[in-house]
Amino acid sequence: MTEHELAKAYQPADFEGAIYERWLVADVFAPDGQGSRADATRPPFVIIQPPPNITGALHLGHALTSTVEDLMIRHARMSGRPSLWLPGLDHASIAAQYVLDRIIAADGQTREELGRERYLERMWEFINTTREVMLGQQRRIGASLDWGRLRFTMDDVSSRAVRTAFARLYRDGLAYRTEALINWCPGCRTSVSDLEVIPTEETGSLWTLRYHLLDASGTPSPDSWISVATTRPETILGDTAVAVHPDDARYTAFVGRTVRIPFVERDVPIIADEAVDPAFGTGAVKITPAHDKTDYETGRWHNLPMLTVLADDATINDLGAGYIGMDRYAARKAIVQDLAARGDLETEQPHEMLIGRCQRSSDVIEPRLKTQWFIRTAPLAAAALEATRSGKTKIVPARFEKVWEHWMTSIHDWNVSRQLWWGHRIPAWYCPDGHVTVSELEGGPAGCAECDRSLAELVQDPDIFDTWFSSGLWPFSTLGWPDETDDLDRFYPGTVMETGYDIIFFWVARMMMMGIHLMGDVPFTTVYLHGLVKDPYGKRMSKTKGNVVDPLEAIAESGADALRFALVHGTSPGNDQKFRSERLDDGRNFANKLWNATRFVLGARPATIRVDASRQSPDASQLGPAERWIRSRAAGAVESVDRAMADLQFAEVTRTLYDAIWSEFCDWGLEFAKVRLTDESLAPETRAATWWTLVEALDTYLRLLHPVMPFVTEELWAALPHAADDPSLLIVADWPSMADREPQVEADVDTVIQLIGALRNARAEAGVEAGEWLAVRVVVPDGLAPAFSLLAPSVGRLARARPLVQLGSPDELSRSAEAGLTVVVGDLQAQIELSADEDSADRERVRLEKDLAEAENFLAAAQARLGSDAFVQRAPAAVVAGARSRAAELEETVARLRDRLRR
RNA sequence: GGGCGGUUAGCUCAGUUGGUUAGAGCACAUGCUUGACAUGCAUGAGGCCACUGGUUCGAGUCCAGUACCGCCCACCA
Repeated sequence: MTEHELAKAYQPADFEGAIYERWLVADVFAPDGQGSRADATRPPFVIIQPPPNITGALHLGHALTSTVEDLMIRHARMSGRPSLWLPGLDHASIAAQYVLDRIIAADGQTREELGRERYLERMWEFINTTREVMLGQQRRIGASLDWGRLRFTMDDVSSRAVRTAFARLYRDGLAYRTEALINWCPGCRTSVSDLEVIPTEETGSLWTLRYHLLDASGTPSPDSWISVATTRPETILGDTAVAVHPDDARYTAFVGRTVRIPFVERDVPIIADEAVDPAFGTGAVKITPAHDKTDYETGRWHNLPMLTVLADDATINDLGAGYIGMDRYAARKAIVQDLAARGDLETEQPHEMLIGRCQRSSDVIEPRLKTQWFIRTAPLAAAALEATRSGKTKIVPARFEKVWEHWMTSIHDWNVSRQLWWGHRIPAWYCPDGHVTVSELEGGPAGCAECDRSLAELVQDPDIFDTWFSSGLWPFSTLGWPDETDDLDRFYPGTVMETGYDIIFFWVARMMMMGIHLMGDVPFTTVYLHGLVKDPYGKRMSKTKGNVVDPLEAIAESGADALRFALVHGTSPGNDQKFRSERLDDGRNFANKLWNATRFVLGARPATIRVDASRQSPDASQLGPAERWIRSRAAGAVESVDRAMADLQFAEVTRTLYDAIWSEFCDWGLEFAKVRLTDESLAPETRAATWWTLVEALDTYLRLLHPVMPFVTEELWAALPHAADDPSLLIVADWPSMADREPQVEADVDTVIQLIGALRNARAEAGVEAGEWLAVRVVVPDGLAPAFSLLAPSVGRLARARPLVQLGSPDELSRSAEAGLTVVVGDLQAQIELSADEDSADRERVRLEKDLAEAENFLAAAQARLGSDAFVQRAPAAVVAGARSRAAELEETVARLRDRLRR
């Protein structure tokens, strides 16, 4: 880039796209790409990203994921580690079907009308249109993914991995097929896992109704009954018992007797079971083993018949007597009416309860019996627990380890069968004799595993896998598993798995369990969980609420760098953030600041340095205190950022850099430098050294900031002079290191900065015109004198002090100005000459008294602390020493101020 | 019913093993077309760090409890 181009104002839209193209062309994203300068002997840094769902657009959560992962991978890349961040997409079976169903519904079509084959063709067409949109959005935010490795959970390699994984689990006794109670979504027409059932608070009804006891003759007695409470009267049709608590005296005589279930006219026993809560309802509960989780357990324990009364579409099936074919809620209404008509409905009262709804369609989930495949999770979870307990895998932030522990210790077997079409078909075949054959072969097994029937006689399971089954294999299926590939050898286990805490069970847990079992090792050594991006009121963003922020719009408005900065700055790991547009402004303004600072530095190049000069280190012998301060502070920033990066404290990274670049480098470094760069009395090599100091600091800051704000830093870095061994792009430049800190120089310059601040403050409070130049006399302690002399021209300019006179002793000061403004910074004193009138003298007195009171308060506190024997004896020596020097400094200030006020 | 998180300036949030005077951005007030930047500069005002107790020489930070807000898990029909 030329100076001419940089002369323009900061406009991210002008260059962000072009910068991404340059990275692509340079092939720097792959761990061994041509542009990579990675040291192949170092352990690779591998990030596992949650592959976004192929449907729908990316939202701010994706943007956050991409940002955090990208900043980690960029840091690793610059640090010289071979770095792998593999892009991918998830086929998202149920979510994708839900979306496609709605699209085809708009054309008046249904899944059933299309049929499996045409529906799947339609799905492929659909995802071919969404795929590029999704990937384009990731690029727009700057994600430096290794695009050559793009993977999809439905591609051939993934399919083979799924079949192989399942076959392994089956052979290891960890996959089994059985009839069990599952969560049925009548809307999606499939079973869903426990995690996909969302408990929703709702006000329903609690009905109390009567089941009549059979008398000696075996007919229901009109006068004796047992009352039971239910929220789902339609399940009466499937009742096979009534249960009471064994210790419930009210019902002791009832146990063992028989009641008749109305409508279906079924006679069922009254049983005793500990699971019944005597305090709830009537203390007697109807048992519907096929449609309720608790009842199912009770039914199994007591060997009760399990009668399924609901069809797939949640209508009453042919066991439903007079209600056959009715929708579940129509049947409920009718049954309540009919009970009332019979005089068997005692009460109906409103009831607060939790209803399980489908995460996808929001339909009320019905528990029901189905024959399906399950993964035996107990042994897998035990191994996953061992991995986190031993520290082999670390969870950040650590508090999620408790959540992890709890879930892993109370985990149920995982129902993986889905009655959907879009996904991986379960590779299980059934023979007419009831034998089961599981095969990882693409074309299926040769024949039945247990008898001599051929493949042609077998029927494959029509179901597909839960979409998370294939996602769970992601860390190794993407590296070529089950083949023993070089990639697996090199990049497994991954380094950091990064995602939102909301999918810790869905995805992280499954990857851990599958990885450990199938690979024999954890899939990643660190789990980094970020929080959720909420709207400004703390609500979850959702399309239905209409409160979503489109990342692309934010980028168009403020630039990708601003969005990235906004998503990271001021946040902390695992904590949610409220997102408002003001945060984007912060990021954009910061980028703008950096842009203009660079513009200034380039424009301030001394004439003795050629425009195309290659990068030089500043000549150490020519450096003044300001230059040494700039270098030391930059070195300090490197230290801080390194520490924060190592701790995965990314907000600390942005905070450090924001302060260092804005409040130190720009506010003071550049301001000091302006004076030296234009001081014709200085030797050309001195001015050159100042300029090279600025270039060095800027170069360092651009490198440090690059992982967070890659576009603007890349653009600006291109405009700086470069060393011969610099690569052509910042993205693969070396992570910076800086020479040692200089604490004494930092302290000296900081004191001078404080003095300038105090002078400005005094002027402002005295109502001095901002542009007015006033004479200032200073008394500088001996230790500071050499540095101060060199900085004096800058002090003069920044504090509008002219002339600025250094006095030999405080005595000169006191005599020389009666009505001036006095400023005291420790043992540094200054006096601003100001023509006196009575008002201003009073104002000055008030100001000094205020300063004095403040100093006295602090001094009193410090002395009180030092006066305590307990403190002096028990506190660490360094703390006591610090308090002493602090008190001494305050004493000095107080004495000076008192002295001044006496006059 | 269990568990976790939050509570710090008007708003949004930092505050890393307890240690000088608790910080930032935005908003606010006042003044600035100072030759990088008004997406800016300078100065300022604004906090019983939710509450109660404890440990300690010393607590925003550690412990116990309370209150409110949010989230996760859970088979009261």
